[in-house]
Amino acid sequence: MKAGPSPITSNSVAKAAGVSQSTVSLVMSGKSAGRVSDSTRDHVMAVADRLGYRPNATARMLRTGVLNILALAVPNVKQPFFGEIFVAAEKAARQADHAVVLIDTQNDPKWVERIIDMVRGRMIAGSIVYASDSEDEPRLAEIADQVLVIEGQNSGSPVDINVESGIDAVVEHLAGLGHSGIGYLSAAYPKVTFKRRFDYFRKKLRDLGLEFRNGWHSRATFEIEASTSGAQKLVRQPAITAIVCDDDLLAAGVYRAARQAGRAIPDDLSVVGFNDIEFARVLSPELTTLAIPTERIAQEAVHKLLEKLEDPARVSSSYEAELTLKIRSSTARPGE
Amino acid sequence: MKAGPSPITSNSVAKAAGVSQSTVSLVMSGKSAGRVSDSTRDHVMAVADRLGYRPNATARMLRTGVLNILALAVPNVKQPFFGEIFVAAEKAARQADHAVVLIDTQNDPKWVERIIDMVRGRMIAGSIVYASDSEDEPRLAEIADQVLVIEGQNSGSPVDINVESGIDAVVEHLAGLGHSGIGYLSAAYPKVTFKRRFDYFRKKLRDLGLEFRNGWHSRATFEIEASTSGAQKLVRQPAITAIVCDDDLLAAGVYRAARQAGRAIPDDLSVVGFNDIEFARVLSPELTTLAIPTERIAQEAVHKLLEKLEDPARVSSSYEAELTLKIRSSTARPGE
DNA sequence: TTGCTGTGTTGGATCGATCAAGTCAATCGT
DNA sequence: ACGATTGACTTGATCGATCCAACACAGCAA
Repeated sequence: MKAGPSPITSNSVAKAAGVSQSTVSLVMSGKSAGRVSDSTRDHVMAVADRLGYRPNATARMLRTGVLNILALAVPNVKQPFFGEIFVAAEKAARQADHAVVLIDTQNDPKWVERIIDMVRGRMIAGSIVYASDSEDEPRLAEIADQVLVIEGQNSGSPVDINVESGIDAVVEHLAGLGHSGIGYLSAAYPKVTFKRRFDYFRKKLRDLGLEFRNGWHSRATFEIEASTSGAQKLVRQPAITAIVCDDDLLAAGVYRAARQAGRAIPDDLSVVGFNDIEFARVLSPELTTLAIPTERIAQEAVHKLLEKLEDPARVSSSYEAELTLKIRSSTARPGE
Repeated sequence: MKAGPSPITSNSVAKAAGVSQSTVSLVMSGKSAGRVSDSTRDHVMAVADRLGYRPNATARMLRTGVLNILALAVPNVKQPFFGEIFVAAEKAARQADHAVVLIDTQNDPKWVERIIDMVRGRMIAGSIVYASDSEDEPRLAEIADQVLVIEGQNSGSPVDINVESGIDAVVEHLAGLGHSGIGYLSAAYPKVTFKRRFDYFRKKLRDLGLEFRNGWHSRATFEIEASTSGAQKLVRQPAITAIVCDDDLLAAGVYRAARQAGRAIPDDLSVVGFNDIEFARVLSPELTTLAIPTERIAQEAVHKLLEKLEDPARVSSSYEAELTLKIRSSTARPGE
């Protein structure tokens, strides 16, 4: 029988204050307006405070059925971009009096099952999923009302990102500088997000009449070795004069590979990133990249999810994030 | 009255299976050995499975008093090092059937109060705190039995890091190369950890008879601008031929400042980092840094915390992590 | 006095699981 | 053959808060 840290219940407070347990509950839940006299309320509050009483969240949840924990699933927490997503989401959740359980889907192959279990087992109210795998979504359908997917397969999400116009800007920028051999380095995650970006990128090239050869696309995980080897394949091809990366971190791999191959950035090779994490400005030369309104996205996701949980039917207005191309020093006219 | 996603309770399973609710509980909790016949157990399991039943975690927690959620508080999730700590901790927790609520203490000024509330309110079983502030620990004392602090003030933690021998290695390495003007760039967080490292660093210099002038210490947050301006102060001083950084990311700021100041690494300036995050190898030149057994630390922390929660009295053997100096290309003999 | 309204407070059922104690048949020992 | 033991389940209390229905009681009108 381990001694709990504080065996103080509404009951003990009631006894100490000389009122009924119901009254304590009334006072603590803030529903005392017009139901409890000011004097008793103050008295109960004082006693509760003195004893250091906190209502048992577990008991409350059981009774009310209202959970105040959310999950957030991201492909890789170690990527600063997802760290930023988490920080902003946690803040928004906290302001709505919710806690956030973070799930790294790379690290946890059975993440979908875990989320389903947690929802069904009433451990969490619902979950935000950033970037889902094509295999994930059908399984998530089971708890569709408790989940909000960002950058997933289905385009009907209340929080969407206008990747297309962003990629337009990138490609037009490079084409405008005179590049015609543009390579693409994407993350190795099996997320539809990354495929969608790449597909649109190729379409855009086609629209502008630019060629895209076999071997101009390479994949890389964020483990450095793999990342640079993916980058090396691209850097070694002289026909490629610019490389677009799925993520700023991958750009770091390109910088490294370029240095080893003796190609100077931006004179011999232009590089564009994605996400505009802080790190983009510490690279040298500073990275031209596509900025994404991280904080706003996370905020909106939390709010829309909470709305959805309250009433799955209500399809509140959705939010579409716009990307902004930040032109810095890693892009220039092709040399030679 | 919002329709719950699955109103399937042990009761409904019991009805469907034609047994009592207790029997369902017995079966589901795995305590059926010798108490329930194999045939009924299989039958109940089958029915439960068919209905998609998951025991209500909230109700179970209320009854048993055993929570299976932990918190992990770190100074800054966006730093890959803490991302790695989280990933490893979450994995260890998951294997012990626990979920992890991540708390970014920079982003949440009232984090101590939140953790205390969560513990007292029985939302989480306990918490791991990585790097506490000197003001935090007295307040954490209130729930000392539910908290495990890593790199905090008090040295009695079951998980400790032998920072001293690591710093010895760094300073001896630099001194051995012939450096006598060694600057120090530390994180601006008000955590005792960082002060402790710096204090020991100075002591070590003294022991080796090396001077440490005013102005050779600078602080930086991880926001890039601030970081480089902190780094610039050091880089501009010709007397400084080597800089030791609290964290690998800060080293990136130094690289940048050095480039701007026209000092080449490692010829004009040696740089040493801390933590050996992946990123250390993508910098160019690759960063000499102090590696820390991140995964092991997180694992041990989770295990020790769970032990402690089971029996606060049992002071199980403690784990002391050793640091390893990874000598790469950012350090060399001082030039000129 | 009786009836009525409204404010302030309380009893008790309830959420869904766990667990100790109890029922009842079949089996065992001598 | 009869009480004792075992096996296989069920009954009912319990965790701590919420919340509805009930109640006490004051003030007030008739």
